Amino acid sequence: MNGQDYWLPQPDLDGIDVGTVLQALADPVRLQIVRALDAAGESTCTALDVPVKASTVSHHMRSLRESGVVSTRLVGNARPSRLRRDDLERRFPGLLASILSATPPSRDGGDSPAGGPDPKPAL
Amino acid sequence: MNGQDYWLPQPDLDGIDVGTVLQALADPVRLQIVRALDAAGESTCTALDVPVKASTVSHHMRSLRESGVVSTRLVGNARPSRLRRDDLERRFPGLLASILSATPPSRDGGDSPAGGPDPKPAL
DNA sequence: ATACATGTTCGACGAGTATCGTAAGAGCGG
DNA sequence: CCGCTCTTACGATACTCGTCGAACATGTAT
Repeated sequence: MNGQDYWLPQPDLDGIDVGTVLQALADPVRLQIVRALDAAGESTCTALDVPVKASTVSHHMRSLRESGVVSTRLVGNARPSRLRRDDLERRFPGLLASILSATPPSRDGGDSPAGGPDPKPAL
Repeated sequence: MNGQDYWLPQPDLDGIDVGTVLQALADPVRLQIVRALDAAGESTCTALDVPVKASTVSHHMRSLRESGVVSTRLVGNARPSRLRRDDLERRFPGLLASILSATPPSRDGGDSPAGGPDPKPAL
């Protein structure tokens, strides 16, 4: 009814640290959550299709919020979250875009054998 | 000295995974190494000013190499490494730049995004 | 060749954290 | 009112990984 939204506490724009953001984005599940939020625009914990339990999703969402990656809105009983696109773009121009555009959701066999034989020392 | 360089094995351009790169960059020490390499252009393990032992630096350098962030050259007994700028820029345009330009080594407290003494990426 | 320097590898230890199950709080609908 | 759903908080467990010391390999200098 009214346009007034309540939000969960989140770091200020200048309080967003690149190291913290990288740590938040380093986890595969959290990165998957970020990609899902990018596609959906906004989503709640239970609506996300991730291979972990709801309590774990909530835990990850908290990490993402405290690191400054997402904003969480308080609407009734639900807590829909969304990416802080503008803030991240202002703080780290091009970072989120390059991450999201890279390797779109490909879930089939695609784990890079970092320890395996590397056939091409190019350059 | 000869013009022929030998390199340690490293992943192919298409084999670089954004998640793996983010994991590599998530560690504070590794991020510090990356910033040092950005400033120096090329450096060996012992020449880097990082608060960990040499064996740990070697360990981190291996992670960075296997994730596709750095290239390591074989010259005599030394192993100078450098950032794979071109490859990373081609694979994830804007990613490395946004990370490196954000919050330079804040050793003197606070971040000075502009007007730094020598933000000079030579190479 | 011997000695030294530079890097790497290995085993071990400890801190951090990802995951789960359960319980509790808060709003919505019957 | 009572139940149902969504979400978070807490405790417990297991695992990843960052760190170190020591040993080893390799190339350089004396």
